[in-house]
Amino acid sequence: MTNRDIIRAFKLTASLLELHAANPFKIRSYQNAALNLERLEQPLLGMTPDEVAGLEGIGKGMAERIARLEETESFPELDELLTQTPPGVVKMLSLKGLGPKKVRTLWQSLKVESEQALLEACENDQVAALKGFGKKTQESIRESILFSMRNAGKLHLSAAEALAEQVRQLLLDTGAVQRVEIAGQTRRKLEIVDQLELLAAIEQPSVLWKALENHVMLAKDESASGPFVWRGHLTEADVPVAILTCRPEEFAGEWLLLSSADAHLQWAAASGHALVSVARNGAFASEEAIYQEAALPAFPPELREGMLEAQVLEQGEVPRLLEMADLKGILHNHSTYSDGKHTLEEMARYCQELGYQYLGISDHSKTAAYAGGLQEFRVQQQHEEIDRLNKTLAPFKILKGIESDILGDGSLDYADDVLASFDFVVASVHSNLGMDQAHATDRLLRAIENPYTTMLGHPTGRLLLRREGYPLDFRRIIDACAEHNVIIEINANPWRLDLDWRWVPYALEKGVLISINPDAHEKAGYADMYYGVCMGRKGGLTADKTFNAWPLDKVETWLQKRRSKA
DNA sequence: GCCGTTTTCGGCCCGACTGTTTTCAGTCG
Repeated sequence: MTNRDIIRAFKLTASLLELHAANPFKIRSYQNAALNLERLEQPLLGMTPDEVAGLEGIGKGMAERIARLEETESFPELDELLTQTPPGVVKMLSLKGLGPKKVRTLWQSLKVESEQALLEACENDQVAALKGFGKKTQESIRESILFSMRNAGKLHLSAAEALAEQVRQLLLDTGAVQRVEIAGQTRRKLEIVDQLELLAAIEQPSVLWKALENHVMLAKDESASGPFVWRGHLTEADVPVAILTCRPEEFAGEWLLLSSADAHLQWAAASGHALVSVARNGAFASEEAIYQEAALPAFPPELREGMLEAQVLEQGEVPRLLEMADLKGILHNHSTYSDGKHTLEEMARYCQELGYQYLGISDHSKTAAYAGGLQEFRVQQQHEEIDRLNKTLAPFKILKGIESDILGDGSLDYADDVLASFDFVVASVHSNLGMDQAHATDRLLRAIENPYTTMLGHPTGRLLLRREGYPLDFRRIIDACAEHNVIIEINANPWRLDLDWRWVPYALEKGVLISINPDAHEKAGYADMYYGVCMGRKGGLTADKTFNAWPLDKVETWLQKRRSKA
């Protein structure tokens, strides 16, 4: 059990207690324990019972529950609550717009015990008739359920890569295959993956199938499988898996085909290149050799989406896409000044250790009270600490930033003189996420027009597989960023990956700079930049158009010039 | 249930917003 698992168990317990109308302060204590554990750096596993009980928000009782969680992955109160609650009702708790109180009403009054039953109740107008509910609430619940059903069994790229690698390892461990590689959506680095695909080079597939029988991780679907293909799902994650096989000499061709969107192959055919038949009918050492034979530039898997191919062909070669090694600094990060886990100094030193030249710290602004957003005097304190640290860390540098909330009317939540005290301002929406396209677009446009806005943070507010972002007129947003010289971030958190990569080409066309920002709330969060780089590559992003791939002096000059205009 | 004490019980993180109300509960970040 990791800290995260324990936090999840406490949050679930709090929700279930609320669902069962328990003492509100008992509920609060679970929430409070979870909240405090979120701020904890060191793993609970391995701490002594006394140390655990000494933590903020953790008393004797919570310490015992943590011990039970580590032993049995649960504890009696949670077990009891779960037996009293139908699984479908527990699932309802994670629907957007539904909290424990509303779920309780639905469960008690309408006797609905599954998402399906709730959906039917919405469609029969039963929900709107309940006290405290209405037409709008009913419609938003209906949409939430449909969203949840659409996304069942899908994975974030981060999870897909980890699981696909596990499957790859277990196939290698059988000793039956010569080579196994990840293919499909995972290899193309799509932000959401609905099937894991792997390709194995093997002369006798039946040997492999034999080795996979009764494997704990894989459940075979006999009717969908065949002599050369294994189909089924992961036992734990309920994700579809396809293991395809080919003869070793066919590997490059099959891998290419399996790692391309249909639109890519169709584009090749439509533009008069026999890519598919070349790949199918010949032994090649590599995918590059196949592209060459088909008289095409060697498209990396990220670009095989049927989107940028024509542009690449016109230019005659694939641009050198952004790589992790190109990044020189890390912007948009949080520290313990707001809701981060590590101190400013820890964040800075770790960033320096990783070999970066600069760190942009941008804690939450004062409106984000839930996240400990910075009042003006805290901004001042942080700037003084940054000045001190910069003296000892030089030539490494901490840039003074803020993640300023974009309020409902599009204004930022500090006075101009405070905004002027930062090296850079990331403007982001965190509240009032349900606006329609016209209002949401106007709101962002106003924030972009603010002369102190350096960078637009996670433009749509989406959480992949969890909630849709608000709708935006992206052309107008990107046009405005071009006009006002505002950078757009690709928020690299695998749950966000926002700006969507499909809009990167238009941003590049308009000359808008992109920044790959991890939105790190702890040191380990820097690693997420990898996913941001994946998204940038899918959109054809290169190092020269990536703000944080610029060296410190160039970044500082750019920021200073921009601020002097403000 | 936890905490901080005025050691034996009272107080507990917060502001905005939405949709429902007709003054506010529930949800969210």
